[in-house]
Amino acid sequence: MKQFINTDKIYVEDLGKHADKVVSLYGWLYNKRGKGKLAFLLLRDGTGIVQCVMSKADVGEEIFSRADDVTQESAIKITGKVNADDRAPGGFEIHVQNFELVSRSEEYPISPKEHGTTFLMDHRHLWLRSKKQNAILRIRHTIIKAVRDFFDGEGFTLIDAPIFTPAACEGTSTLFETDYFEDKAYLTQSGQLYMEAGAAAFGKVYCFGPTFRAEKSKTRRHLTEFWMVEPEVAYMDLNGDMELAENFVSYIAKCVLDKNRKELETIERDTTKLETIKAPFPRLHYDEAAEILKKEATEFVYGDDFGANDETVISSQFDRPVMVHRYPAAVKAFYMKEDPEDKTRALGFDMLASEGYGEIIGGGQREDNLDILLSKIKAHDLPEESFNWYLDLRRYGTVPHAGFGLGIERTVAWLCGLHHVRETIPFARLMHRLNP
RNA sequence: UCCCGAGUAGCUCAGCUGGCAGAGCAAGUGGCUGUUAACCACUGGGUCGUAGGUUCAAGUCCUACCUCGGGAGCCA
Repeated sequence: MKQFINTDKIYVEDLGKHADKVVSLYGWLYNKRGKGKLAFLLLRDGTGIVQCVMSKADVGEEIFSRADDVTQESAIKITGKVNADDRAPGGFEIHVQNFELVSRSEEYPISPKEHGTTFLMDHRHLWLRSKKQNAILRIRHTIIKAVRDFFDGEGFTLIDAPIFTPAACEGTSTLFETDYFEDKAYLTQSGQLYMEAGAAAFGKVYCFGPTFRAEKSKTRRHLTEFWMVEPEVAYMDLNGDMELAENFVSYIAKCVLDKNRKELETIERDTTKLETIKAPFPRLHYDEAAEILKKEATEFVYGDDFGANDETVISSQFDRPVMVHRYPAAVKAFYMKEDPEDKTRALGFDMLASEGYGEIIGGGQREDNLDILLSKIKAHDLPEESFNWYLDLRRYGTVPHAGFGLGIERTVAWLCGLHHVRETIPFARLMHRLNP
């Protein structure tokens, strides 16, 4: 890569290529340990952390005291020889020849000891520098790239959905309202309806962007702003949809295992749990899932949607994600196609991640019949005029079509084995958090 | 919206039946040539969330409020 400021700069992740050579590293002081006339400086540059060993005998009094005085997270430049050494974390260490202070850090709020989550979230802009958060967001990067690579590789066209929308897509959830000149606009809670238009125009499409829910949810699985990928395919039914979903999720898991071994180790993820994420995934009819819940004696009431505990019980029966399909139509959205074999059922499915992580995908086949869709809009008490353009899709060459939405943060939390989704996005937006 | 829980040093927390405000880490000073969240010694650091009440005496008991955390519902 071209270096615009420093022609001699190399990165920690490339140290192996420079064994026994003298190099310059630019970064920040992660931590230091003094030992009298010997000092250990941990330099962090965003690609990794390397231990730099400096002895007073080698560098002299002036450089040594300059380095000895430096504070945590000060910006520093270190020049020295790259040595392989088993005692060094990472396998390589630098024998310091020169040390330069680029800028001194004030007292850094995040010490190497323990902190509470509130404090760390208040300092999220600095917390990103720590090892674990760095690893998580690198895995997020892999997942997002895998999402794009998968659909691009399958011949999908990226069609971006608008973020300002005129009304509720699904009616039920609370929307964030904003002024739009003389009018009101709402932040999108799903791009799906627009993807249905896209599917009729391009055959296979997906959108990937932020989504907003104004629900007052305070749980480890909820953000008010989260990222969702939503594919939609014309001439595809529920079975095709589930096959797409399981191949998609398997691909993502494989990419993370292929590219992020080091990061998974940093966050102490049990990777055997990831090795099993391979299509095909078990598929359960709603009634079969209900049967499991009956056997396990949960408080589940037949006909209802599954609660958080129900999802955990169902998914704990399997070593990989499970797809539950044909929910009662009454608990699902108006646009879901009804099962021609049982009109009380919707041709929708949820994918429940393993290890109790709950729903990561919701999707299904869409209602493609104009009259049935009209009656559902009426039955759900939705304003018909707002859906005129959507109904047009049923007037002008309607076809069976299906799609789904996958929540990125829940997927990251699951693959990383994290307790809470707030660490899976650089700057989380929660009910009680709008800063930093 | 509902149900729990918590607010004490910069951070993480302890503080018993009401009786002088504590520890570890961080910061500062000194020491140490192989440290792995280094270690050892010393130093500084407090409106106990806010308001009111009970009491000779409140961090501690009571009431209200504020803020935050966990969970439910809803969802991805």
